[in-house]
Amino acid sequence: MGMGKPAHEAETAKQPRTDRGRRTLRKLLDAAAIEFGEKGFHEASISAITARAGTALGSFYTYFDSKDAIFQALVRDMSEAVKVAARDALDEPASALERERMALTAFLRFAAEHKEVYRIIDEAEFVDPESYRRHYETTGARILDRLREGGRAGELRGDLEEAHAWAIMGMNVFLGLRYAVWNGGERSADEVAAIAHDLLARGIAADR
Amino acid sequence: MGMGKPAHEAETAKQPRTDRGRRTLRKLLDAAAIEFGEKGFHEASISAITARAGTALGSFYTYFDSKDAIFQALVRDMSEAVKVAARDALDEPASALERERMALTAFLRFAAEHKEVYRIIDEAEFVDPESYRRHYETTGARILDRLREGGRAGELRGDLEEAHAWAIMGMNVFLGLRYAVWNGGERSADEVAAIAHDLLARGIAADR
Amino acid sequence: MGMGKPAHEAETAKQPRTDRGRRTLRKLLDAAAIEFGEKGFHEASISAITARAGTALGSFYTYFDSKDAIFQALVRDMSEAVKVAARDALDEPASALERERMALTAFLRFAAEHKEVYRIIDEAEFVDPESYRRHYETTGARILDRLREGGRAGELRGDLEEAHAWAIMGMNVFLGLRYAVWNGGERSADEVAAIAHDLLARGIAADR
Amino acid sequence: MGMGKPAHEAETAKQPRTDRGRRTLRKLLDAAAIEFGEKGFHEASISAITARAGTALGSFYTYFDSKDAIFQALVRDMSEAVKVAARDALDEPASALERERMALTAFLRFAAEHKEVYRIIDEAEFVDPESYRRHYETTGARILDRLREGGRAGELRGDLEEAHAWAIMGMNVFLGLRYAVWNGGERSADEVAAIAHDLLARGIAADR
DNA sequence: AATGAATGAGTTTTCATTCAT
DNA sequence: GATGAATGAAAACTCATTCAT
Repeated sequence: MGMGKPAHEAETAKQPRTDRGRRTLRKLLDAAAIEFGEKGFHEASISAITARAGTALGSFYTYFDSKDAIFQALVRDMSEAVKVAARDALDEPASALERERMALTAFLRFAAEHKEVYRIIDEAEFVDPESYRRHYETTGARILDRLREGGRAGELRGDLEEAHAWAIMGMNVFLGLRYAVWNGGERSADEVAAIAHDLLARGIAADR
Repeated sequence: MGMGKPAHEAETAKQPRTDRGRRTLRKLLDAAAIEFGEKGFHEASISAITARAGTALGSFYTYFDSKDAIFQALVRDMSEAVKVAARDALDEPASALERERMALTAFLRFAAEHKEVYRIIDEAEFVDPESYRRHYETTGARILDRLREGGRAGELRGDLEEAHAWAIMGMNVFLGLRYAVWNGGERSADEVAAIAHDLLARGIAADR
Repeated sequence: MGMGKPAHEAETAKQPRTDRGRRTLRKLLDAAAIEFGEKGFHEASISAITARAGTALGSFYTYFDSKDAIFQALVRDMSEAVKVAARDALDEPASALERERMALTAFLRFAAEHKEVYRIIDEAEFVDPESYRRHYETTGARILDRLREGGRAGELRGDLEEAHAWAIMGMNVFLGLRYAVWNGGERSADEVAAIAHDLLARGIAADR
Repeated sequence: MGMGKPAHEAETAKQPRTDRGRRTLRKLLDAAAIEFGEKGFHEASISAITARAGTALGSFYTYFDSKDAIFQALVRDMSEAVKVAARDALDEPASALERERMALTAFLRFAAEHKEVYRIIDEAEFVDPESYRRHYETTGARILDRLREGGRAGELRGDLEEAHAWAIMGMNVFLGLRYAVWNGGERSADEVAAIAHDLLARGIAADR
């Protein structure tokens, strides 16, 4: 992938002890990301992954115990990468609503750039439910943190809770699916994020 | 499933001519819903479905051309059932925001009641993308219709567009995942729907 | 094998419900006996077995869960066949020592005729230890029964116990290995059995 | 193993030139004895052997050409060790029947102490038939020598032949299997050897 | 229509052996 | 000599689909 630091790889991939090994491991991970992204978990095959990586079939098992294991490693890698992308977008100080807008923009850009990530994380619901759940729970928790921070700062309502975070996360994810993954250019990340920002800012009721 | 009338079955299931045949077909569909819901598409097997249905393995192919075919039939069946559940909840006249609240409540109840539906529709993203896409596009379109109706009535803002509909749909789906599918009792459908309603009504910004 | 009735097949092979199925099952068992006998368990392959049986590879799994399962079925089949061969030789009444001689003769003939049986049962020590153990424990118990019977009849010593039975069984097995399996014609079953009979009758000490 | 001097190792193991090499070789042999003894030839793996020995996988091939080669080396090593154990027990002069008793006692003690030896030699029937055959032919020949010696001394019958030696060997082996390998403490080596001695001395017929 | 046996392509996985460092 | 990564042939096993009865 090369989209951030290898996250929890240690938990699922056998750590190589030489440089050559490290290179092979990375080639496998990159190849798997493409393969799983294109074909989905079940249609993807180990032999196609190794072919793409330019290694022998058996080398796969030097680093992973099974097809599931590499998928899991990948999901965690990507889950981390998504987080990092969002975090990086939040460097500079901004108001609470601005922060949500920036996070969504970053997410939409990331999703458009790495459509396979979307697909892989989504498929984890069926292949590695634990990682899937963890991904969304972590993400939801991070949004909630920001909302509360905004509440403390007096910028957001004081009664925001987990359900608000999940509502926002769902919004973001579906906007990503619709405008970043399915229809790349139709609407820019900025436009979509502006609409969501506006919705969060004042709701959808007609102004009295 | 028994959750409404078989939707587009005609397109994918062979129509039985006898009553006995109709019964067998229904047994297969019901068994498949449980099997796919529990194990997911790839782990589910035709032989497990027929075993559950109490028919011979070969009988499956009297009614369906393939494993994909029955899955597709099921997804359409369920997509329709979800729509019907939402529509039924909208019988009585109500304000636009009330209608969204009622639709979400109905959806949350339905999802809690039929958790397997959730899973099956979600997995369609990988097994039968066309059905998946159609399901969400149709649902999104229906929400948008309601929003515009509300706009015309002066209850909602006049500038609402597709992205708003998708944002609301994403909210709903994730709240369903979190509070209906994962955690049944923790929070009632009414409570969750109230929170979402409130968010839509006035946004999350602090009151000035 | 066709060397007696299928013994405990029920425990390891799936029972066919049609005649055609029964024929296929038998073909597989016969083919496996030859294959395992010739190549040993680990060198034998399922595909070689089905090729020999003239069935498709997949048909194997209609009747057996695994390579181990068919091996186990075979061992039990053969264990039973050996017993039957010995029992059949003991139809007519005879003195205790005569009975042992007759049992050994029958065993040697059987072993010469079915060398693969020897090999398969022996290999069970490593592939299916439980069956192996059961085979020899059952056989030893049967010998002990005969010895005690002889003791009660006053033909044999009254203090014979399990160890005597195992000593005799060991004698028989090794004589079978040496003269029936390794060297067919060198010495006839009758000659070998006569020597063993003589040893049992008076020991090997010089006559005083 | 450390049960005597490496026997025919020269034929199958590459001779190390340094002291460090000799130590590595021994570690491999010892590890292999445990591994083969516990798991059997086919379930044992080179990598498990080297892991046990604490060496790198590749080092294995510095000393052995193949998995078969180390197994063969081991079988010969052990075959020799069994012989030595028996021979050591026969130091002091004794009557012919006493000598057999002592040899059996020694064998039973050895087998109880080194259960893996039993298993490894037995499995040689399938992995390295030549060694297996040689082991039993040599052992049988040695017993026959002793019997003839006893015959010449007038202590045993004068007509003893190879079949008697094999009968005795079979007795011993099965008593070892039953009382030394399977059931350690149930019956002492002395007791079992006494029973066998008695059988050889006067047979099992009732005293006239 | 129903039944259940037969088929075989396709995939994962293992591991002895080789090789580069 | 030692190390550990790389190799790829070989085999077991699965299961959707077809077919004969």
